[in-house]
Amino acid sequence: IVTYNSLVNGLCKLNKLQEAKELLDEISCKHLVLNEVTYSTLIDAYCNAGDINYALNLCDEMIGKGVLPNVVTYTTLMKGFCRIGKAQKALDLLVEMLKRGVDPDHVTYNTLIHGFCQQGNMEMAFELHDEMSQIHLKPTIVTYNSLIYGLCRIGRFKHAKELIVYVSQKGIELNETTYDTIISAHCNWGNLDEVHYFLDEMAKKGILPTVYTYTALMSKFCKVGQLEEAKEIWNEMLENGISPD
RNA sequence: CCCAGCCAGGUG
Repeated sequence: IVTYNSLVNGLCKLNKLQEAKELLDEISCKHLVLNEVTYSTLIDAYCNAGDINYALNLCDEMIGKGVLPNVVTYTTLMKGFCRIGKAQKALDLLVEMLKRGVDPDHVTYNTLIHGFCQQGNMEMAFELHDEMSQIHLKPTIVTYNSLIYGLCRIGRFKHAKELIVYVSQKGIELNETTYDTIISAHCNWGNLDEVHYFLDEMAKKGILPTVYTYTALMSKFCKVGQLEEAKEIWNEMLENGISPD
């Protein structure tokens, strides 16, 4: 079944859901039993395809067959709800999983926090962050990247910057996503000084933006007619030994 | 440590 799970996952990732379904029949013919990994894989695929209802049906189906949803299954469903802007529904699932005796992990919380950040509900996002600490799940850089993203989206740059300092002081390494998040946001809001400030900070830490990041920056500058800024980014990219694609 | 789940971004 492990081998089949890999195949199912491969088909799902290629959006070949129909072929994945056919593979399920083949599995049944061989008298192998779908397990929670198979179901979680399928649930993720249908959520990504925008069919959360079918995903929920699959969840009921597995329960009916005595295959219990685990932390990954629930987290996957939560991600599905968050994707369509229903973070509150995702939060309801947290209650349900606890009722069923399944413990959330750091990915579960990161998923929920990201969902609320997307909706601009930073109060709830930070509340969940506090809650995860209380139950001894350590927030990771992914957690903080989501929070920083949420703050930037609503223009709370000062708070975002303070959070970055706080994260560094906790000994958590900032990564490329952290910088990309805050740099892109400042760029969108036209805060050029901050764009350069964080590009410098990034360089100091030895983290190089990718050609993708540079292109995003140049594109935005070009769109608002800041051609000289775009040119500056271009030069900076070449100086850092990054080749245009 | 094994098959599934979490963060940002471009050439509309």
